[in-house]
Amino acid sequence: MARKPVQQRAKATVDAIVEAGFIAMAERGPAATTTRQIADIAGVGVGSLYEYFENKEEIFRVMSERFVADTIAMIQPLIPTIVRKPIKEAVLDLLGHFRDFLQANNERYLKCARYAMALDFEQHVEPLQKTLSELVTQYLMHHPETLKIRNIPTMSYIMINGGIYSVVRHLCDPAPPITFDELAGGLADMVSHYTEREMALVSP
Amino acid sequence: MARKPVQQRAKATVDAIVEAGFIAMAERGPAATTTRQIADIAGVGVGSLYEYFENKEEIFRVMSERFVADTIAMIQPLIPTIVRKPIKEAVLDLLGHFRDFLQANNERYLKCARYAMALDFEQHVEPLQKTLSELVTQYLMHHPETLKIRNIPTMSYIMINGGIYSVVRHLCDPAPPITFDELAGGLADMVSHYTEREMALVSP
DNA sequence: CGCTTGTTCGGATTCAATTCGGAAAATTTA
DNA sequence: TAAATTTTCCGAATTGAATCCGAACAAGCG
Repeated sequence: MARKPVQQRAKATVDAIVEAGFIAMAERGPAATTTRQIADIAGVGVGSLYEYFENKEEIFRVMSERFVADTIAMIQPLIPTIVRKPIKEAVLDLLGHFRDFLQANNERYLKCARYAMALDFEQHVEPLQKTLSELVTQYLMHHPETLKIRNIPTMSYIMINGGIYSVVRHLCDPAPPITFDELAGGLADMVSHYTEREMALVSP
Repeated sequence: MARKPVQQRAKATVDAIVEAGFIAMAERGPAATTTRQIADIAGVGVGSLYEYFENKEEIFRVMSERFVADTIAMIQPLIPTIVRKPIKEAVLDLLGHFRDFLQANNERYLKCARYAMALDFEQHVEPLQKTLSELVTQYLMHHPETLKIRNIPTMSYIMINGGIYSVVRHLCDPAPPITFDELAGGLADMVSHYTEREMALVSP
């Protein structure tokens, strides 16, 4: 950000610009959105964009940050109830909320997720990964019998990355080969079967 | 492609342009490569780019297509040996080859994969998904006992998408939280545990 | 060799991103 | 409240990359 907004008025324009960025991106995709469009939607002169953002990229960056922050804010309050559920139900619950979240507001965040994964994807989603890792940790602590499972960090990595990607990919696909419920059920089975098999192996 | 090359000379230019695209993209990433750079590396005038490509995007599109075609060409000959191996070995084998392939030529294809997944990812990688689905089908036919597993299409979808993404993501990450071998082993365990557990459930 | 068709090129054009300097609004100071 | 100062806003001008275009050059062909 080139300059910090100090007056209330300026904070409002910054918000309007970011909001306009979401609208423009949802309409035409990130590649096709121009600074002029964003400015017009925001009801602001083009020059104003550069008062608070270094360049167009930074607008997208802030949008991604807001998206990740909102995702975390969506997940955090779910944690206490999720960690008390059986594994399969827990996964289904989380995925259902995630889908609803991505599809809200004309799929605003779904489009954002698609873009966020494209460039510098490690930078932006890292806090989200951390939150999900914490969710896994808390889950394990509420189910002590699962602590015997080997390779927990590896499995977290796979399920978090693979899960997020599969879901985003599926929701973006206009003609997916399977339904969302099948996908969610499959991911839940994948996790539950893995844990069951691991526990059987470790303590026969 | 605006026009088809008919003479040998023209085919060579098209090849040089695509090749230059790979080199430029590997050097600076897709966003930072300009038409001028591609033309210079190819030893060709800027105008020549537009004889055979509608625009810069199309150069990237052709690159993605070549990448996917090469990936398939890499996997096809592996199928006969892979389908005869135990599941865990089979997955490890496939992932090892995939990693080597992505990292060859100064990670040319790894960078390409990252880009291919960004825009229109369903279009480009679809043939690859089909090939991998066939691999799964053939594998199942060589191991008739696994045919009892439920939700095979769903599980293919998850493992193919989640697996490709996890691997690409991991290889792009300069400081990954786990090693590649851990990731590969984890994916192999995920698949094998799932099949084992499913088979135990279906025929106890 | 003339003729036609295919190919190459780089300057000219177009269009979006970014800059900049001054006007308007808000805030502070006296 | 009025002047001074700071903050905000703007849109015409600049910049640079993408794309177009028509002349010049090569290849095939009778």
